[in-house]
Amino acid sequence: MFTVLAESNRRLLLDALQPGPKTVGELVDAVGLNQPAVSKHLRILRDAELVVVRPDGQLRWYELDPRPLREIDAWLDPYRRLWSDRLDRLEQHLDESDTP
Amino acid sequence: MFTVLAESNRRLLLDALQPGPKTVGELVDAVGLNQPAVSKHLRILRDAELVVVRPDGQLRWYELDPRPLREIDAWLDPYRRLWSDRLDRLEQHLDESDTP
DNA sequence: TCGATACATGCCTTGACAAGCATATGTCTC
DNA sequence: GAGACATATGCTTGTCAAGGCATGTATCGA
Repeated sequence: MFTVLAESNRRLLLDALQPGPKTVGELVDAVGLNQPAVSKHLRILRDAELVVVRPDGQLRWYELDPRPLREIDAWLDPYRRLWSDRLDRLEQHLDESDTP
Repeated sequence: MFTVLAESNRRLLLDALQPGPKTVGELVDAVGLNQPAVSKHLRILRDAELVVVRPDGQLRWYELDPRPLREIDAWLDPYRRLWSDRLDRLEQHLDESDTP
């Protein structure tokens, strides 16, 4: 999942799909890539189940599915606890180390 | 940031540092890598400011700093909104598409 | 001062992956 | 049915990053 999101163009695609479904052509315009590149990234996003395709004649409507991102959210959870519970103490400690 | 976290061994290192600071030797034991590999990953984590080093004689204590992870949290935010606000509608829609 | 320990770094090889181009597949219009 | 359009895929190439090994650097103990 992190590997999928590590690619900036794929994050751009997800951002572009945030308002609602788009066709491949619209996505090509949205990000600055050529059509094969977009199709390949969409393939990877589809394998990760982050997008869903709905064929409509010769068009393919790609729709965002944010559910797999909950995996990231879950991974983040213990760290979120750290930066909220212990943030004050840690920040103080680290800033002390930065400027002794 | 995503690129840094895309490496599973680096995530292992962060997990190992969650309870508290550790030396490089302890981290080598924690993840299954050899010492140079661990040092290289720690270098990358340090450049990303996810860990901080405190020298102590010939030892180096590595401490987790979760603050840069808030960047991930912020990126996730609009998607979190999607999977909470529109999840019911979307789930229904997608599941309909899966099994027509 | 010398060996041992803890850690970092340089070099090299290998594998993964993105981009570009050409091309295949399917669908529309006429 | 032929050509135009929308999208997917195969192939090749270049790049970058991880792992392994050797080695460098600093600190400890005797």
